Amino acid sequence: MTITEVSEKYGISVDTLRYYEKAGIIPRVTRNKSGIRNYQEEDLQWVQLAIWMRRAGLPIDALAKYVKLNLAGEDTLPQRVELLKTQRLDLERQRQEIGEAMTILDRKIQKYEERLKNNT
Amino acid sequence: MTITEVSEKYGISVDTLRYYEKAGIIPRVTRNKSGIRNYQEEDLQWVQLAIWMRRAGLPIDALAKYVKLNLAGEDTLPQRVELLKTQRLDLERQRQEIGEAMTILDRKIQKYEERLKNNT
DNA sequence: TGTTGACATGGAGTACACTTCAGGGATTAC
DNA sequence: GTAATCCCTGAAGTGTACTCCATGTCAACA
Repeated sequence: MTITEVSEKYGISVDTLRYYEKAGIIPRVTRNKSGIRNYQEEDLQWVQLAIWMRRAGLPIDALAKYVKLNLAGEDTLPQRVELLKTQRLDLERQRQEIGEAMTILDRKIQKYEERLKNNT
Repeated sequence: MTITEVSEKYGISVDTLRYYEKAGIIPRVTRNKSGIRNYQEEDLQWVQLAIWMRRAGLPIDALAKYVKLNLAGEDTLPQRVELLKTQRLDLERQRQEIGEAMTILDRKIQKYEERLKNNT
C-alpha cells in the first residue's frame, strides 16, 4: 500500500504520515529497493494506533517511547504496561474535565434559552 | 483581589492571567487609578469560566468570541447560544474519542498483563 | 529620600504538532 | 527520450498557547 493510499484510507495527510514516522510513533515503514514506502499489514496497525491515540490527545513523545520499548524486545513488557497505564490515567482525567465543562455549558445554554423564550 | 491572590486561588500563573485578558477570554479586569488589577466578584467568575473551558480544551478564539458577544449586549443572545452549542458538540466528540482510546489501551494493558503472568 | 517589592506593558522566546517547501530520484505515458 | 507524476529527504515555516524578559511605575517602609 502506498503512502497516498494509506493517507486516503485513514483520512490523514501524507505529510503527517511521514512526520509520524520521523517522530517515532510509527516504526520505520517497509520500503522497496528505491526507498518508496510500501505499507504492510503490520505497518498499518501501527498507523491506526498512532492515529487513535493522537486523536485522543496522547503526546507524541509518550507514543514514541512506547514504540521504542516495543522495538527493544520482550524485556520491556513491564515498562510498556506502566507507560500505557500512565497514559490511561491522563485520558481519564481529561475525560473528567470535559464532562465538567459540558455540565457548565449545558447550564449556560439552558439559561440562555429560557431568556430567549421570555423575550419573544 | 490582586493578581497574585487570584493566581494562587486558581492555581494558574499571573502571566497566564494577564495573557487571558489580553487574548480576550477574560474581559478587562477592574483596576485602581494607578492601573493595577483589582479583581471583583464578576472578574473572578470570568476567570473561573476561562480556566474550566481551557482545561477542557476549548480554543482561545472561541472563548474570546463568546466574551465579545457578552460585552456586545443583549442582541447577541442567539449567537451566544449557537457558539456554546457548537463548542459542546466538539467536547462531546472529543470525549467520545478519548473513550475509544481508553478501550484500546485497556485491551493492550490486559494482554500485556496476561503475558507477564505466563512469563513468571 | 532612597530602596524595596509588587505590579504594569510590549515584545521576544518556547513547546508542541504539524505543514510547507526546495531540490532530487524513479516510473509511467506518450 | 522526455515530460508528467509520484515519491523521497532535510529543513524551514506556521498556529496555538503560553512563558519569560526588559523596562518602568508606584506605594510603603527605614
